Amino acid sequence: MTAAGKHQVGRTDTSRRGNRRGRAGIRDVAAAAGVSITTVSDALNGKGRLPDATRRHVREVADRLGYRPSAAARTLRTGRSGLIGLTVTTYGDEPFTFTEFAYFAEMARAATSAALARGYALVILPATSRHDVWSNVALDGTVVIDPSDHDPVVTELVRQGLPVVSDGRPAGSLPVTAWVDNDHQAAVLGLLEHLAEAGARRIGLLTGTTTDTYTRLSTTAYLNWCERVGQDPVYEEYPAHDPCAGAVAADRLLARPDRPDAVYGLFDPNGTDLLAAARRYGLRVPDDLLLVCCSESTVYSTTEPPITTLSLKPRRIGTAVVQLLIDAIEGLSSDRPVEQVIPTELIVRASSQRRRPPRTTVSAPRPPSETG
Amino acid sequence: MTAAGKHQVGRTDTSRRGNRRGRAGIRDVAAAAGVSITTVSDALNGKGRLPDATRRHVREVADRLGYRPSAAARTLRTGRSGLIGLTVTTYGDEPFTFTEFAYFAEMARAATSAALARGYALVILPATSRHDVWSNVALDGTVVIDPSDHDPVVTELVRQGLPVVSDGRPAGSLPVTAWVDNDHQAAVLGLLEHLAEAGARRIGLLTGTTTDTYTRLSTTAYLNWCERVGQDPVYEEYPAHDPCAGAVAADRLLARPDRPDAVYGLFDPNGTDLLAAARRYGLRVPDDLLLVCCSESTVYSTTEPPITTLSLKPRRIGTAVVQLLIDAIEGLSSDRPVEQVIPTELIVRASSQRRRPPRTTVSAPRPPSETG
DNA sequence: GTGAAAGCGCTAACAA
DNA sequence: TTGTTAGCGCTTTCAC
Repeated sequence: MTAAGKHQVGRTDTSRRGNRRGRAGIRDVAAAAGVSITTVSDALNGKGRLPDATRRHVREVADRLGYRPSAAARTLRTGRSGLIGLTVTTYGDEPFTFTEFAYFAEMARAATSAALARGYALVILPATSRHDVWSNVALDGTVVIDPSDHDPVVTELVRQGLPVVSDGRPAGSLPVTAWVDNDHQAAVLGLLEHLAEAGARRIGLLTGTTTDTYTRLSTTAYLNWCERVGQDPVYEEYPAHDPCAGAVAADRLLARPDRPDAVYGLFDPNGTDLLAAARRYGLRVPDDLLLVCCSESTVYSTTEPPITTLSLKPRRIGTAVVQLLIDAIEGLSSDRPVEQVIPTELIVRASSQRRRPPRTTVSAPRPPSETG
Repeated sequence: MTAAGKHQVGRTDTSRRGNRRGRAGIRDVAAAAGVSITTVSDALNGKGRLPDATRRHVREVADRLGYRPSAAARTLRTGRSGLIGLTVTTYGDEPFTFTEFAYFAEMARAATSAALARGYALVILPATSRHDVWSNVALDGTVVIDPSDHDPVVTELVRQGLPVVSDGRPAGSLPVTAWVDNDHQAAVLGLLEHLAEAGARRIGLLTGTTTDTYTRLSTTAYLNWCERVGQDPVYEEYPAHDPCAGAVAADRLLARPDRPDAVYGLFDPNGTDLLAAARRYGLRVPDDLLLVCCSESTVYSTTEPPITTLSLKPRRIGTAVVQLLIDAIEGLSSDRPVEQVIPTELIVRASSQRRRPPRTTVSAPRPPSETG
């Protein structure tokens, strides 16, 4: 009997032929290396107290046989899949806008990379997925982007005991494990002040009809600011997921009798939309109209004129979200706070710097009654 | 003995308490429903020949217990995970440009949606992932975007017997299961002819230094066309993953002594880059310079002027790729051909329509010697 | 029509 | 230091 034969246990030799689509299993490696399957497992996972020689030998044999451990078996046994869900809200019929805006793209990219660095992979799961898809994949945890109020998916995940970390503070009392967000109020305030300092007297807002936290907080911040400085709010709403509606709303905003002399657009495409609308009305940017929009897109550095943008720093958010989630999964009672606020960045370009200084030296804008 | 007790088999009652993090398992459902686990499995999966009453009853109990089958166990047993890898090439240190361009975003979105409709989910896997991540996830197959020559990941996947479908025809002799691509040569030809008809006399190209098939085929098509019509090639190359390099290359192209009067940019941001460069040199578009770029971005409909774009139809590609892959996974000898070519679309806007007709009535451009 | 039993391939407790 | 064994939770023959 050969050394290998000695370890053929549990079933007959012949029963092991040709399973796993012809791929080698841990038993094959054990047999070929003349050790037990435990030793193989330990050698390959760096566990146990094996002499280096054994470890090396087993690894060599495994390599030679092209052995790849079965992820399914390991998951079943350990209860860990190394898989993280990435949930994105869906809009209308379209699957989801995951990548409609540069924000999501950047965020997802950073998240993927951060997950990978810790040995995890991301599974893309639209929030409105067929339920069977959700339960058909073994997730260790989930990242949720902009969870809506009482999101059923999040609720279900939490009920299952899975950690959930959200990008964007959860609406209502959604019980997430942790969240990462910007301080949208502060961001809007800072930006409005910047516009006011550049000479804006009546700042308009292009906002969404959706009820997500970002839209809501930003709009509220704008309204509060208006109230504080005594400006009548001038804003137009549109369904943010519809790009055409954005162009139309931009037009409407500039067509109003109480036309603003500065506009902040909450969504990525608003910059080009507003620029196009301004051209139609013969408004020069920044001379007649100051422009800022919230975007991660690089196009705004080469538009004519370049447009000032507010960056929400999606890379940092994506990274933070994943770190928090993996910490929770691995039970590291993280040093990181479970609520993390990432600072925003206002990238000032020509569109918000009035060439001629404002007529008054006061930095806060006057109420419209004074200007109009 | 209760009906439920009758079916408590295989181990003692107490040993079943509190496993699976407190979640109900198939045995718990069986016990609660007073049937065997086989019946539960059959009832929930719509198999076997159970009376509707039993099926309904089991489903009710399962619902009440909040039972979710373990994906890991099912995968281990059936050999199917319902997971599809989505591989993207990496550039430099950055994890990957997956979403850097609207193309990938749209393609991934369509792919996700198509996969979902057939009960599969997508796992994002950068091609340069740590090897252990690759083998740690049970994939049924993989979509590869723009596989490079002799891609080691693809080779390994194929060796494992997993179906691989690529977006972009594989370079070299990479043995993919199927591929989907555009006819890049035809697309470039059509576009050059469009420019020529619009009065272009010397068409320049902004291209990449990378060796991927898209860049190579497009550039070759351009060079061939130049040779055919007798125009000296005028092109600048740059590393496509570096957005700054693109702006510089655009500038270089327009700064040349043999400045082209029309330019095609192979990459998404080239349109705005070229537009900005044209402004710097005081060139009016389209009067002094005709512009086309390959892009899926909507910004080009609102630039000044709007820019003509070539769309590669990423949605259709993403959908096709996933359909082919799932057909292969499920062993449906698909009616679909294993090599699918998706037509491109030239979206003609102001930037490529010269307002004044060209001085000659000939549609093909003359060699530079005649014009210069 | 329904149930018992045999694993899927692996890891981890425990033996030796 | 290494091997034996017992499952992880499910699907799937096959027997009744």
